[in-house]
Amino acid sequence: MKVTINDVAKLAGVSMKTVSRVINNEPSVRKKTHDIVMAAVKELNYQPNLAARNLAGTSSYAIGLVYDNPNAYYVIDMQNGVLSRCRKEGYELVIHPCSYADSEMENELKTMIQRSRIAGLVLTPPLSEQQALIDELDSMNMHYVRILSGRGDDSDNSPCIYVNDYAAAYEITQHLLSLGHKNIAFICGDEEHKSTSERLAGYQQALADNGIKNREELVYRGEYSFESGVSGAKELLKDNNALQITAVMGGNDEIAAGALFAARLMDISIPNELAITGFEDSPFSKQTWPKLTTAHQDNDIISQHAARLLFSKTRGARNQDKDIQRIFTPSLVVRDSSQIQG
Amino acid sequence: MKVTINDVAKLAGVSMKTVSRVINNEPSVRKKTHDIVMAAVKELNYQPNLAARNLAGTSSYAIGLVYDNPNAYYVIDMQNGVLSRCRKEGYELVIHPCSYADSEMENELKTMIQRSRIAGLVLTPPLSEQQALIDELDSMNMHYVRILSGRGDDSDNSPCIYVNDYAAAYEITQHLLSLGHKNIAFICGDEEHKSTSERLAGYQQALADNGIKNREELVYRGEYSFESGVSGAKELLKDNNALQITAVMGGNDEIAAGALFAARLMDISIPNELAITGFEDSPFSKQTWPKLTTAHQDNDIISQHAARLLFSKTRGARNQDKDIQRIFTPSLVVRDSSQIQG
DNA sequence: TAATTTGGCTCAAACGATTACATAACAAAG
DNA sequence: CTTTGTTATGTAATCGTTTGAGCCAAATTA
Repeated sequence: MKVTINDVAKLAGVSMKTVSRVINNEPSVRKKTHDIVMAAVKELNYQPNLAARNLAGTSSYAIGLVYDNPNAYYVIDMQNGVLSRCRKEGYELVIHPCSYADSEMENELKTMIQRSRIAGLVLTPPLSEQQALIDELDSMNMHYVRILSGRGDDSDNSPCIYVNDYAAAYEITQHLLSLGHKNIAFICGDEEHKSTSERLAGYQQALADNGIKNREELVYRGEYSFESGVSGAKELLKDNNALQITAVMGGNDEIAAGALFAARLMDISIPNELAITGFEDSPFSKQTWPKLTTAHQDNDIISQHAARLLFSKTRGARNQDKDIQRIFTPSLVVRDSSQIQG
Repeated sequence: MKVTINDVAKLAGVSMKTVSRVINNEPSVRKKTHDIVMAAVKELNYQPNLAARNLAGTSSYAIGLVYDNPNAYYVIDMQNGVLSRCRKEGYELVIHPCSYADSEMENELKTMIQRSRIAGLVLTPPLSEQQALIDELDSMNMHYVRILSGRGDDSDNSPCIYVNDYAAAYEITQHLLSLGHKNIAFICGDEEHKSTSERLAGYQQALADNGIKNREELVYRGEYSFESGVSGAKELLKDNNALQITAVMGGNDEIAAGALFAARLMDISIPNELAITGFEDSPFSKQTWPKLTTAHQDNDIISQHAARLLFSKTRGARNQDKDIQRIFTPSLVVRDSSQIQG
């Protein structure tokens, strides 16, 4: 029933150590021996026992994905991306949702690391932005890769995947400006998230570059939720004679969907009277009425890259320094909520 | 740094086997000894090494969650529910998304089971409905708990959590009938999913019980997707002079959202001219315009229950027979898409 | 009281891999 | 034809738990 390394060794007529070498792609194995062993592996359908490897080896065969994100689509994309690389490399994935508001969070994480002998961690925002957590991991000498909002940081030599929200927000704003909008409002997400300040900064810079004054009254500070989009839009548009807003940028798609909802409540026609844009290109941004103009972010690829980076840190020590940081820039997707489509 | 069972044993002044007994709640440990050991565990912050337990023990400390479901919200709910129980019981969760259309699926699953020495599996629809897979697992003597659509099955003594889609669909239909609707259309989800036939049957029975003839032309066979909802509604409503449809039931919320979209395209006012209902109560059903009437299904609780059931099968053999099956019935949530709210 | 069961605990052998160390084979070089 | 240095392979200890056999004393039975 269960095949062990010894069974393979016996069938191949070598020692189990040699099988181990072949399995782990270690050098110093003759081509011929390698082939014989692989044939035996295949014949017996041998699967190395993870528990045994973890126990015996110095580095384990499991990595963790840590997140505190209410967006199910985002989480699933991250999981799938990381998981697909894990399968390729023979790793196991331990998912670890947690609440970063929870004081027990760090302890829970430590417990998890200890129990599962995690080889490394993929950290997603907003956890990836918490310096206290990073310091903690550093002091434990724990490998990790962070996914975070930003434009790169030369002073930081830890492995990071940056999502250039700044540039994406700049592009969206530019898009609206090119359509003739002058008074563009912005509904922010959670203040603590780095993406919020990055997106806001991109918006502000685009305005500035086009000689348009930033007006604080056009910025609503909310959080990344549908409800926040509703109340933000209501607040901004309730007396629009004064502000003359013709476009609202949502901090993410949920906010934009909320704004859409509010506009409907207030009988404002989209995009004729008001343009609305989102961020992230969640699946439902194609399901709203009208469909949302947004910035597409390739979470699947981002997370795959994160996992790859982590593995390179974990195992072989080659070319670690190179390619340690990478920046992905979400790309503008124009749909119906900003302009009537041809 | 890393605390082992031996450290605990030394501190407590007992053998490591005794510590093991305490940890695993085995009998034959004096209360006093138990307390001493637990104190030592606490003092050292001892965490049993999962790899070692898995390796040494007969049953491992990991269960798998297998799913093939495009609905991110559903998957996340399932994960969180199962995970919360896993944490309580000290188990690890291995998530296994897969495609049931994929011919390699069964092999991949087997590989996963073998590699991780999984103690049991939680199967979600539509995988839980595949007899071939079940037979395979049975022949491997693998523990599993299925979550599936249905009303219970006395002839089946395998552990199942049923979701009574039939009753929920019946209730939704009744709701529409009580509002005076006579010509109620139904847009089905994927034909292969049991939930599709269950929901359809509930709808049909409610009609029959109210003396209304089932008309096949009011039933659209689609799949569980937004696009299907759009095309289904278009098809059903394109020449509504003949059919006189006043209500459309979507097989799930995505279909309903699609129907909403189509209605908008066709300039049909919801709920005034047409009522629309969904199923599952996904988060976005509160974010559509108008908000969707739907059936709420408590996935978090369902998945927790599934995990609990699995654990009871895996470890202690007490009261296994009792409570092996359980039925959850989704409950009607009336929102704006079926009637104007007071 | 002697004989037997039982509770409470210890000891050593797995579990299935990796790791460090030791050895064998086979060149090329002296 | 030995020496030296690689390259290829094998051996034994180890990882941290569980498991099963076995021991001792207390409790029960005859």
